[in-house]
Amino acid sequence: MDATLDQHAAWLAKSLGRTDYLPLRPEDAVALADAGAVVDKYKGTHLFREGDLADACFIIEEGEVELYRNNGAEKSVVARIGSGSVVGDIAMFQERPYLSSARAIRNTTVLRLERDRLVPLLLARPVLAMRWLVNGLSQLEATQQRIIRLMNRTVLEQVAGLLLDEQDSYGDVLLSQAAIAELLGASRQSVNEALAQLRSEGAIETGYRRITVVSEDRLARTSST
Amino acid sequence: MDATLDQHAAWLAKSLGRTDYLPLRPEDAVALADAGAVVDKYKGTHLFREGDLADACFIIEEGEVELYRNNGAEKSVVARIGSGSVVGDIAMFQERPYLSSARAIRNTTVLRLERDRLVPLLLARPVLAMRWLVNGLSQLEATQQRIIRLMNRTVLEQVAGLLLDEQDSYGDVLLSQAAIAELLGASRQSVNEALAQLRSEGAIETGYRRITVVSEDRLARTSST
DNA sequence: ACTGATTGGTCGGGCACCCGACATTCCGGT
DNA sequence: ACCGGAATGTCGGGTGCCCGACCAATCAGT
Repeated sequence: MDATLDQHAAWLAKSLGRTDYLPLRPEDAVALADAGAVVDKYKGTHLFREGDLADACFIIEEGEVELYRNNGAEKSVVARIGSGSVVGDIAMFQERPYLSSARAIRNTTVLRLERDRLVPLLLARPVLAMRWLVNGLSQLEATQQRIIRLMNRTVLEQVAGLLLDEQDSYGDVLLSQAAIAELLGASRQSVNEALAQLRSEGAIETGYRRITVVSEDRLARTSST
Repeated sequence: MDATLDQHAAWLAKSLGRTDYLPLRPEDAVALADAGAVVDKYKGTHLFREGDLADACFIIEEGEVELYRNNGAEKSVVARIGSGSVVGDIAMFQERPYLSSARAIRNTTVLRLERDRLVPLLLARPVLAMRWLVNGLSQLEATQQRIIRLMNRTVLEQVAGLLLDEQDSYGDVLLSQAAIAELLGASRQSVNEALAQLRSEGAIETGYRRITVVSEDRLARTSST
Protein backbone atom coordinates (compact mmCIF):
# COMPACT_ATOMS: atom_id res chain seq x y z
CA MET A 1 0.00 0.00 0.00
CA ASP A 2 1.30 3.41 -0.97
CA ALA A 3 1.22 5.70 2.03
CA THR A 4 1.58 8.88 -0.01
CA LEU A 5 -1.38 7.96 -2.16
CA ASP A 6 -3.41 7.33 0.94
CA GLN A 7 -2.51 10.71 2.29
CA HIS A 8 -3.78 12.42 -0.79
CA ALA A 9 -6.89 10.34 -0.70
CA ALA A 10 -7.24 11.49 2.85
CA TRP A 11 -7.12 15.09 1.83
CA LEU A 12 -9.64 14.40 -0.85
CA ALA A 13 -11.89 12.70 1.64
CA LYS A 14 -11.56 15.71 3.86
CA SER A 15 -13.08 17.91 1.24
CA LEU A 16 -15.67 15.30 0.43
CA GLY A 17 -16.51 15.18 4.08
CA ARG A 18 -16.80 18.91 4.34
CA THR A 19 -20.42 18.70 3.34
CA ASP A 20 -21.71 21.56 5.38
CA TYR A 21 -23.13 22.97 2.20
CA LEU A 22 -26.73 21.94 2.43
CA PRO A 23 -28.90 24.83 3.46
CA LEU A 24 -32.03 22.94 4.35
CA ARG A 25 -35.33 24.71 4.22
CA PRO A 26 -37.70 24.02 7.09
CA GLU A 27 -40.20 21.89 5.17
CA ASP A 28 -37.42 19.84 3.66
CA ALA A 29 -35.88 19.32 7.06
CA VAL A 30 -39.19 18.08 8.39
CA ALA A 31 -39.54 15.57 5.59
CA LEU A 32 -35.98 14.42 6.11
CA ALA A 33 -36.37 14.06 9.84
CA ASP A 34 -39.44 12.00 9.19
CA ALA A 35 -37.57 9.64 6.89
CA GLY A 36 -34.55 9.32 9.13
CA ALA A 37 -33.87 8.00 12.57
CA VAL A 38 -32.37 10.12 15.33
CA VAL A 39 -29.49 8.22 16.85
CA ASP A 40 -27.42 9.07 19.92
CA LYS A 41 -23.79 8.23 19.51
CA TYR A 42 -21.65 8.09 22.60
CA LYS A 43 -18.14 9.42 22.55
CA GLY A 44 -15.86 7.02 20.73
CA THR A 45 -18.51 5.09 18.81
CA HIS A 46 -18.52 4.91 15.04
CA LEU A 47 -21.08 6.20 12.59
CA PHE A 48 -19.47 4.12 9.88
CA ARG A 49 -16.11 2.68 8.96
CA GLU A 50 -13.95 3.13 5.92
CA GLY A 51 -14.65 0.45 3.37
CA ASP A 52 -18.17 -0.34 4.52
CA LEU A 53 -20.77 -0.21 1.81
CA ALA A 54 -22.43 3.17 2.10
CA ASP A 55 -26.06 2.31 2.78
CA ALA A 56 -26.81 5.47 4.75
CA CYS A 57 -25.72 9.05 5.26
CA PHE A 58 -25.79 11.18 8.38
CA ILE A 59 -26.69 14.72 9.32
CA ILE A 60 -25.14 15.86 12.57
CA GLU A 61 -27.61 17.58 14.83
CA GLU A 62 -25.47 18.10 17.90
CA GLY A 63 -21.94 17.16 18.78
CA GLU A 64 -18.72 16.60 16.91
CA VAL A 65 -17.54 13.86 14.59
CA GLU A 66 -14.06 13.00 13.44
CA LEU A 67 -13.37 11.65 9.96
CA TYR A 68 -10.21 9.63 9.57
CA ARG A 69 -8.58 7.13 7.32
CA ASN A 70 -6.42 4.17 8.19
CA ASN A 71 -3.08 4.10 6.47
CA GLY A 72 -1.68 0.75 7.33
CA ALA A 73 -1.29 0.74 11.06
CA GLU A 74 -1.70 4.47 11.55
CA LYS A 75 -4.81 6.53 11.40
CA SER A 76 -4.79 10.06 10.05
CA VAL A 77 -7.50 12.50 10.95
CA VAL A 78 -9.05 13.97 7.89
CA ALA A 79 -11.63 16.39 9.21
CA ARG A 80 -13.75 17.32 12.16
CA ILE A 81 -17.31 18.28 11.49
CA GLY A 82 -20.05 19.63 13.68
CA SER A 83 -23.70 20.55 13.75
CA GLY A 84 -25.47 20.75 10.41
CA SER A 85 -22.83 18.88 8.46
CA VAL A 86 -23.80 16.06 6.14
CA VAL A 87 -21.48 13.13 5.77
CA GLY A 88 -21.44 9.99 3.67
CA ASP A 89 -23.96 11.15 1.14
CA ILE A 90 -21.82 11.07 -1.96
CA ALA A 91 -20.63 7.54 -1.33
CA MET A 92 -24.20 6.55 -0.51
CA PHE A 93 -25.67 7.85 -3.75
CA GLN A 94 -23.08 5.92 -5.67
CA GLU A 95 -23.63 2.78 -3.60
CA ARG A 96 -19.92 2.55 -3.00
CA PRO A 97 -17.80 2.10 0.13
CA TYR A 98 -17.21 5.02 2.46
CA LEU A 99 -13.90 6.77 1.83
CA SER A 100 -13.24 7.36 5.50
CA SER A 101 -14.35 6.30 8.94
CA ALA A 102 -16.51 8.56 11.09
CA ARG A 103 -16.33 8.48 14.86
CA ALA A 104 -18.03 10.64 17.48
CA ILE A 105 -15.51 12.48 19.62
CA ARG A 106 -18.19 13.81 21.93
CA ASN A 107 -21.62 12.53 22.76
CA THR A 108 -23.38 13.28 19.53
CA THR A 109 -26.85 13.21 18.09
CA VAL A 110 -27.16 12.40 14.41
CA LEU A 111 -29.95 11.89 11.94
CA ARG A 112 -29.34 8.65 10.13
CA LEU A 113 -30.85 8.51 6.64
CA GLU A 114 -30.88 5.11 5.05
CA ARG A 115 -30.48 4.92 1.35
CA ASP A 116 -33.56 2.77 0.90
CA ARG A 117 -35.73 5.40 2.53
CA LEU A 118 -33.94 8.55 1.45
CA VAL A 119 -33.91 7.80 -2.26
CA PRO A 120 -37.70 7.37 -2.48
CA LEU A 121 -38.08 10.59 -0.50
CA LEU A 122 -35.84 12.45 -2.91
CA LEU A 123 -37.74 10.97 -5.83
CA ALA A 124 -40.92 12.33 -4.30
CA ARG A 125 -39.33 15.73 -3.70
CA PRO A 126 -37.35 16.35 -6.86
CA VAL A 127 -36.49 19.91 -5.96
CA LEU A 128 -34.74 18.70 -2.85
CA ALA A 129 -33.02 15.97 -4.84
CA MET A 130 -31.73 18.42 -7.42
CA ARG A 131 -30.43 20.83 -4.85
CA TRP A 132 -28.71 18.09 -2.88
CA LEU A 133 -27.05 16.49 -5.87
CA VAL A 134 -26.06 19.69 -7.65
CA ASN A 135 -24.50 20.86 -4.44
CA GLY A 136 -22.61 17.61 -4.35
CA LEU A 137 -21.36 18.27 -7.86
CA SER A 138 -20.19 21.74 -6.88
CA GLN A 139 -18.47 20.33 -3.86
CA LEU A 140 -16.55 17.76 -5.86
CA GLU A 141 -15.66 20.23 -8.55
CA ALA A 142 -14.34 22.75 -6.05
CA THR A 143 -12.16 20.04 -4.55
CA GLN A 144 -10.76 19.23 -7.94
CA GLN A 145 -9.93 22.83 -8.68
CA ARG A 146 -8.17 23.00 -5.35
CA ILE A 147 -6.13 19.90 -6.02
CA ILE A 148 -5.17 21.17 -9.44
CA ARG A 149 -4.20 24.53 -8.04
CA LEU A 150 -1.67 22.85 -5.78
CA MET A 151 -0.13 20.52 -8.33
CA ASN A 152 3.33 21.36 -9.63
CA ARG A 153 3.94 24.15 -7.21
CA THR A 154 6.77 24.49 -4.79
CA VAL A 155 6.34 23.31 -1.23
CA LEU A 156 6.53 26.92 -0.09
CA GLU A 157 3.58 27.87 -2.29
CA GLN A 158 1.64 24.79 -1.27
CA VAL A 159 2.15 25.49 2.42
CA ALA A 160 1.05 29.09 2.02
CA GLY A 161 -2.09 27.97 0.19
CA LEU A 162 -2.85 25.29 2.74
CA LEU A 163 -2.57 27.73 5.63
CA LEU A 164 -4.96 30.11 3.93
CA ASP A 165 -7.46 27.28 3.45
CA GLU A 166 -7.15 25.67 6.83
CA GLN A 167 -6.97 28.60 9.22
CA ASP A 168 -9.84 28.92 11.65
CA SER A 169 -11.61 32.12 12.56
CA TYR A 170 -8.73 33.12 14.83
CA GLY A 171 -6.12 32.59 12.10
CA ASP A 172 -4.82 29.46 13.79
CA VAL A 173 -3.98 26.16 12.12
CA LEU A 174 -3.80 23.37 14.67
CA LEU A 175 -1.76 20.80 12.79
CA SER A 176 1.67 19.36 13.34
CA GLN A 177 4.23 19.98 10.65
CA ALA A 178 4.28 16.26 9.95
CA ALA A 179 0.53 16.34 9.38
CA ILE A 180 0.83 19.25 6.98
CA ALA A 181 3.56 17.38 5.13
CA GLU A 182 1.27 14.36 4.79
CA LEU A 183 -1.59 16.44 3.46
CA LEU A 184 0.64 18.01 0.82
CA GLY A 185 2.57 14.88 -0.05
CA ALA A 186 5.79 16.61 0.95
CA SER A 187 8.47 15.80 3.50
CA ARG A 188 8.36 17.14 7.00
CA GLN A 189 11.72 18.83 6.54
CA SER A 190 10.58 20.76 3.48
CA VAL A 191 7.48 21.94 5.31
CA ASN A 192 9.61 23.03 8.22
CA GLU A 193 11.84 25.02 5.90
CA ALA A 194 8.86 26.64 4.21
CA LEU A 195 7.35 27.59 7.56
CA ALA A 196 10.67 29.05 8.66
CA GLN A 197 10.74 31.25 5.58
CA LEU A 198 7.14 32.38 6.03
CA ARG A 199 7.93 33.15 9.66
CA SER A 200 10.99 35.20 8.72
CA GLU A 201 8.80 37.15 6.32
CA GLY A 202 6.41 37.96 9.11
CA ALA A 203 3.50 36.15 7.47
CA ILE A 204 2.96 33.63 10.28
CA GLU A 205 3.95 32.73 13.81
CA THR A 206 4.68 29.16 14.78
CA GLY A 207 4.24 27.21 17.96
CA TYR A 208 3.84 23.66 19.16
CA ARG A 209 1.25 22.06 16.89
CA ARG A 210 0.02 25.53 16.07
CA ILE A 211 0.60 28.05 13.31
CA THR A 212 -0.95 31.50 13.49
CA VAL A 213 -1.60 33.47 10.34
CA VAL A 214 -0.42 37.03 10.87
CA SER A 215 -0.70 38.41 7.37
CA GLU A 216 -3.09 36.85 4.88
CA ASP A 217 -1.82 39.25 2.26
CA ARG A 218 1.73 37.97 2.47
CA LEU A 219 0.52 34.37 2.37
CA ALA A 220 -1.67 35.05 -0.63
CA ARG A 221 1.20 36.72 -2.43
CA THR A 222 3.46 33.75 -1.71
CA SER A 223 0.91 31.15 -2.73
CA SER A 224 0.35 33.19 -5.89
CA THR A 225 -3.08 31.78 -6.54
CA MET B 1 -1.46 33.29 -16.58
CA ASP B 2 0.19 30.07 -15.56
CA ALA B 3 0.43 27.81 -18.57
CA THR B 4 1.19 24.70 -16.54
CA LEU B 5 -1.87 25.21 -14.43
CA ASP B 6 -3.99 25.57 -17.51
CA GLN B 7 -2.69 22.35 -18.95
CA HIS B 8 -3.67 20.46 -15.87
CA ALA B 9 -7.04 22.08 -15.94
CA ALA B 10 -7.27 20.95 -19.52
CA TRP B 11 -6.69 17.39 -18.60
CA LEU B 12 -9.23 17.68 -15.87
CA ALA B 13 -11.68 19.15 -18.32
CA LYS B 14 -11.04 16.21 -20.55
CA SER B 15 -12.39 13.90 -17.94
CA LEU B 16 -15.16 16.30 -17.15
CA GLY B 17 -15.96 16.51 -20.81
CA ARG B 18 -15.88 12.79 -21.27
CA THR B 19 -19.52 12.61 -20.48
CA ASP B 20 -20.40 9.57 -22.52
CA TYR B 21 -21.85 8.15 -19.37
CA LEU B 22 -25.54 8.49 -19.80
CA PRO B 23 -27.22 5.28 -20.89
CA LEU B 24 -30.64 6.55 -21.83
CA ARG B 25 -33.71 4.40 -21.69
CA PRO B 26 -36.11 4.77 -24.59
CA GLU B 27 -38.90 6.56 -22.77
CA ASP B 28 -36.43 8.97 -21.23
CA ALA B 29 -34.90 9.65 -24.59
CA VAL B 30 -38.30 10.50 -26.02
CA ALA B 31 -38.96 12.97 -23.25
CA LEU B 32 -35.57 14.53 -23.70
CA ALA B 33 -35.96 14.82 -27.44
CA ASP B 34 -39.26 16.51 -26.84
CA ALA B 35 -37.71 19.08 -24.52
CA GLY B 36 -34.71 19.78 -26.69
CA ALA B 37 -34.09 21.17 -30.12
CA VAL B 38 -32.28 19.24 -32.82
CA VAL B 39 -29.60 21.47 -34.28
CA ASP B 40 -27.35 20.87 -37.27
CA LYS B 41 -23.85 22.15 -36.76
CA TYR B 42 -21.63 22.54 -39.79
CA LYS B 43 -18.00 21.63 -39.63
CA GLY B 44 -16.07 24.30 -37.75
CA THR B 45 -18.99 25.91 -35.93
CA HIS B 46 -19.14 26.11 -32.17
CA LEU B 47 -21.61 24.54 -29.78
CA PHE B 48 -20.32 26.82 -27.05
CA ARG B 49 -17.20 28.64 -26.05
CA GLU B 50 -15.08 28.48 -22.95
CA GLY B 51 -16.18 31.07 -20.45
CA ASP B 52 -19.73 31.42 -21.72
CA LEU B 53 -22.36 31.02 -19.07
CA ALA B 54 -23.62 27.45 -19.37
CA ASP B 55 -27.30 27.85 -20.16
CA ALA B 56 -27.61 24.63 -22.13
CA CYS B 57 -26.08 21.21 -22.57
CA PHE B 58 -25.82 19.04 -25.67
CA ILE B 59 -26.28 15.40 -26.59
CA ILE B 60 -24.48 14.45 -29.78
CA GLU B 61 -26.65 12.42 -32.11
CA GLU B 62 -24.37 12.16 -35.11
CA GLY B 63 -20.96 13.52 -35.89
CA GLU B 64 -17.90 14.46 -33.92
CA VAL B 65 -17.11 17.35 -31.60
CA GLU B 66 -13.79 18.61 -30.36
CA LEU B 67 -13.38 20.05 -26.87
CA TYR B 68 -10.51 22.44 -26.41
CA ARG B 69 -9.23 25.11 -24.12
CA ASN B 70 -7.43 28.31 -24.94
CA ASN B 71 -4.19 28.82 -23.09
CA GLY B 72 -3.21 32.32 -23.95
CA ALA B 73 -2.59 32.30 -27.67
CA GLU B 74 -2.55 28.53 -28.10
CA LYS B 75 -5.41 26.11 -28.05
CA SER B 76 -5.04 22.63 -26.66
CA VAL B 77 -7.43 19.88 -27.63
CA VAL B 78 -8.88 18.25 -24.60
CA ALA B 79 -11.12 15.55 -26.00
CA ARG B 80 -13.03 14.38 -29.02
CA ILE B 81 -16.46 13.00 -28.44
CA GLY B 82 -18.96 11.30 -30.71
CA SER B 83 -22.48 9.94 -30.86
CA GLY B 84 -24.29 9.56 -27.57
CA SER B 85 -21.96 11.76 -25.58
CA VAL B 86 -23.32 14.47 -23.33
CA VAL B 87 -21.38 17.66 -22.92
CA GLY B 88 -21.75 20.79 -20.86
CA ASP B 89 -24.20 19.38 -18.37
CA ILE B 90 -22.16 19.72 -15.20
CA ALA B 91 -21.39 23.36 -15.84
CA MET B 92 -25.04 23.91 -16.77
CA PHE B 93 -26.41 22.45 -13.57
CA GLN B 94 -24.12 24.69 -11.59
CA GLU B 95 -24.99 27.72 -13.69
CA ARG B 96 -21.33 28.40 -14.18
CA PRO B 97 -19.20 29.07 -17.28
CA TYR B 98 -18.18 26.22 -19.56
CA LEU B 99 -14.71 24.88 -18.81
CA SER B 100 -13.88 24.34 -22.45
CA SER B 101 -15.01 25.25 -25.94
CA ALA B 102 -16.84 22.73 -28.12
CA ARG B 103 -16.54 22.82 -31.89
CA ALA B 104 -17.90 20.46 -34.54
CA ILE B 105 -15.09 18.93 -36.58
CA ARG B 106 -17.53 17.26 -38.96
CA ASN B 107 -21.07 18.10 -39.91
CA THR B 108 -22.83 17.18 -36.73
CA THR B 109 -26.34 16.83 -35.39
CA VAL B 110 -26.85 17.64 -31.73
CA LEU B 111 -29.76 17.81 -29.33
CA ARG B 112 -29.62 21.10 -27.55
CA LEU B 113 -31.20 21.09 -24.11
CA GLU B 114 -31.71 24.46 -22.53
CA ARG B 115 -31.43 24.71 -18.82
CA ASP B 116 -34.78 26.46 -18.49
CA ARG B 117 -36.54 23.56 -20.15
CA LEU B 118 -34.38 20.65 -19.01
CA VAL B 119 -34.55 21.40 -15.31
CA PRO B 120 -38.37 21.35 -15.20
CA LEU B 121 -38.29 18.12 -17.17
CA LEU B 122 -35.93 16.53 -14.69
CA LEU B 123 -38.07 17.77 -11.83
CA ALA B 124 -41.01 16.03 -13.46
CA ARG B 125 -39.03 12.87 -13.98
CA PRO B 126 -37.05 12.45 -10.78
CA VAL B 127 -35.74 9.01 -11.69
CA LEU B 128 -34.07 10.46 -14.73
CA ALA B 129 -32.75 13.36 -12.68
CA MET B 130 -31.26 11.07 -10.07
CA ARG B 131 -29.59 8.87 -12.63
CA TRP B 132 -28.19 11.82 -14.54
CA LEU B 133 -26.78 13.56 -11.51
CA VAL B 134 -25.47 10.51 -9.70
CA ASN B 135 -23.70 9.56 -12.89
CA GLY B 136 -22.18 13.01 -12.87
CA LEU B 137 -20.98 12.45 -9.34
CA SER B 138 -19.38 9.16 -10.28
CA GLN B 139 -17.72 10.82 -13.22
CA LEU B 140 -16.20 13.56 -11.14
CA GLU B 141 -15.12 11.17 -8.44
CA ALA B 142 -13.37 8.90 -10.92
CA THR B 143 -11.51 11.91 -12.26
CA GLN B 144 -10.37 12.83 -8.79
CA GLN B 145 -9.10 9.35 -8.08
CA ARG B 146 -7.20 9.51 -11.32
CA ILE B 147 -5.62 12.85 -10.52
CA ILE B 148 -4.67 11.67 -7.05
CA ARG B 149 -3.16 8.51 -8.46
CA LEU B 150 -0.82 10.58 -10.58
CA MET B 151 0.30 13.03 -7.95
CA ASN B 152 3.75 12.61 -6.47
CA ARG B 153 4.82 9.93 -8.86
CA THR B 154 7.82 9.96 -11.12
CA VAL B 155 7.43 11.06 -14.70
CA LEU B 156 8.14 7.49 -15.78
CA GLU B 157 5.24 6.18 -13.73
CA GLN B 158 2.97 8.95 -14.91
CA VAL B 159 3.77 8.32 -18.55
CA ALA B 160 3.13 4.61 -18.17
CA GLY B 161 -0.22 5.33 -16.54
CA LEU B 162 -1.18 7.86 -19.17
CA LEU B 163 -0.42 5.46 -22.00
CA LEU B 164 -2.59 2.82 -20.40
CA ASP B 165 -5.44 5.30 -20.12
CA GLU B 166 -5.16 6.91 -23.50
CA GLN B 167 -4.46 3.99 -25.82
CA ASP B 168 -7.11 3.28 -28.41
CA SER B 169 -8.39 -0.13 -29.38
CA TYR B 170 -5.28 -0.76 -31.46
CA GLY B 171 -2.95 0.13 -28.59
CA ASP B 172 -1.98 3.39 -30.26
CA VAL B 173 -1.65 6.77 -28.58
CA LEU B 174 -1.70 9.54 -31.16
CA LEU B 175 -0.10 12.36 -29.21
CA SER B 176 3.14 14.24 -29.59
CA GLN B 177 5.60 13.98 -26.75
CA ALA B 178 5.13 17.67 -26.10
CA ALA B 179 1.38 17.12 -25.73
CA ILE B 180 1.93 14.29 -23.26
CA ALA B 181 4.27 16.52 -21.29
CA GLU B 182 1.62 19.22 -21.13
CA LEU B 183 -1.03 16.80 -19.91
CA LEU B 184 1.23 15.55 -17.14
CA GLY B 185 2.68 18.92 -16.23
CA ALA B 186 6.13 17.59 -17.02
CA SER B 187 8.83 18.74 -19.43
CA ARG B 188 9.10 17.37 -22.92
CA GLN B 189 12.61 16.14 -22.22
CA SER B 190 11.57 14.11 -19.21
CA VAL B 191 8.75 12.52 -21.18
CA ASN B 192 11.16 11.69 -23.95
CA GLU B 193 13.51 10.04 -21.50
CA ALA B 194 10.67 8.04 -19.95
CA LEU B 195 9.49 6.88 -23.36
CA ALA B 196 13.04 5.85 -24.25
CA GLN B 197 13.21 3.71 -21.15
CA LEU B 198 9.82 2.11 -21.77
CA ARG B 199 10.92 1.41 -25.34
CA SER B 200 14.15 -0.19 -24.19
CA GLU B 201 12.11 -2.42 -21.89
CA GLY B 202 9.98 -3.55 -24.81
CA ALA B 203 6.78 -2.12 -23.36
CA ILE B 204 6.09 0.28 -26.24
CA GLU B 205 7.14 1.28 -29.72
CA THR B 206 7.47 4.91 -30.71
CA GLY B 207 6.97 6.77 -33.96
CA TYR B 208 6.17 10.22 -35.23
CA ARG B 209 3.27 11.47 -33.11
CA ARG B 210 2.46 7.88 -32.32
CA ILE B 211 3.20 5.48 -29.48
CA THR B 212 2.12 1.86 -29.69
CA VAL B 213 1.56 -0.16 -26.56
CA VAL B 214 3.22 -3.54 -26.97
CA SER B 215 2.91 -4.93 -23.46
CA GLU B 216 0.21 -3.65 -21.16
CA ASP B 217 1.62 -5.84 -18.43
CA ARG B 218 4.98 -4.10 -18.46
CA LEU B 219 3.31 -0.70 -18.48
CA ALA B 220 1.06 -1.63 -15.59
CA ARG B 221 4.02 -2.90 -13.61
CA THR B 222 5.92 0.33 -14.24
CA SER B 223 3.01 2.58 -13.41
CA SER B 224 2.50 0.45 -10.28
CA THR B 225 -1.14 1.36 -9.90
C1' DA C 1 11.91 17.66 -55.06
C1' DC C 2 12.68 21.55 -52.12
C1' DT C 3 11.80 24.15 -47.96
C1' DG C 4 10.05 25.61 -43.61
C1' DA C 5 7.85 23.95 -39.63
C1' DT C 6 7.04 20.51 -36.43
C1' DT C 7 8.66 16.73 -33.75
C1' DG C 8 12.07 13.60 -31.73
C1' DG C 9 16.45 12.82 -29.43
C1' DT C 10 20.36 14.14 -26.42
C1' DC C 11 23.56 16.70 -23.36
C1' DG C 12 24.98 19.54 -19.19
C1' DG C 13 23.99 22.83 -15.52
C1' DG C 14 21.24 23.99 -11.74
C1' DC C 15 17.76 23.44 -8.23
C1' DA C 16 14.08 22.00 -5.38
C1' DC C 17 13.14 18.27 -2.84
C1' DC C 18 13.61 13.71 -0.43
C1' DC C 19 15.98 11.05 2.95
C1' DG C 20 18.65 9.88 6.94
C1' DA C 21 20.52 11.47 11.01
C1' DC C 22 20.77 14.06 15.11
C1' DA C 23 20.01 17.62 18.74
C1' DT C 24 16.62 20.34 20.97
C1' DT C 25 12.24 21.74 22.68
C1' DC C 26 7.66 20.86 24.23
C1' DC C 27 3.97 18.31 26.27
C1' DG C 28 1.23 14.89 29.00
C1' DG C 29 0.86 11.39 32.45
C1' DT C 30 2.09 8.60 36.72
C1' DA D 1 8.62 17.26 39.43
C1' DC D 2 10.26 13.94 36.64
C1' DC D 3 10.39 11.19 32.38
C1' DG D 4 9.25 9.27 27.95
C1' DG D 5 7.24 10.32 23.75
C1' DA D 6 6.16 13.58 20.37
C1' DA D 7 7.20 17.61 17.74
C1' DT D 8 10.44 21.05 16.05
C1' DG D 9 14.77 22.67 14.01
C1' DT D 10 19.00 21.86 11.24
C1' DC D 11 22.58 19.75 8.53
C1' DG D 12 24.70 17.10 4.32
C1' DG D 13 24.24 13.69 0.48
C1' DG D 14 21.81 12.13 -3.31
C1' DT D 15 18.48 12.56 -7.15
C1' DG D 16 14.73 13.39 -10.14
C1' DC D 17 13.41 16.92 -12.89
C1' DC D 18 13.36 21.52 -15.19
C1' DC D 19 15.58 24.47 -18.47
C1' DG D 20 18.32 26.02 -22.29
C1' DA D 21 20.61 24.62 -26.18
C1' DC D 22 21.40 22.06 -30.20
C1' DC D 23 20.87 18.81 -34.07
C1' DA D 24 18.51 15.08 -36.58
C1' DA D 25 14.29 13.18 -38.36
C1' DT D 26 9.77 13.71 -40.16
C1' DC D 27 5.97 15.88 -42.32
C1' DA D 28 3.14 19.26 -45.15
C1' DG D 29 2.66 22.55 -48.77
C1' DT D 30 4.12 24.67 -53.17
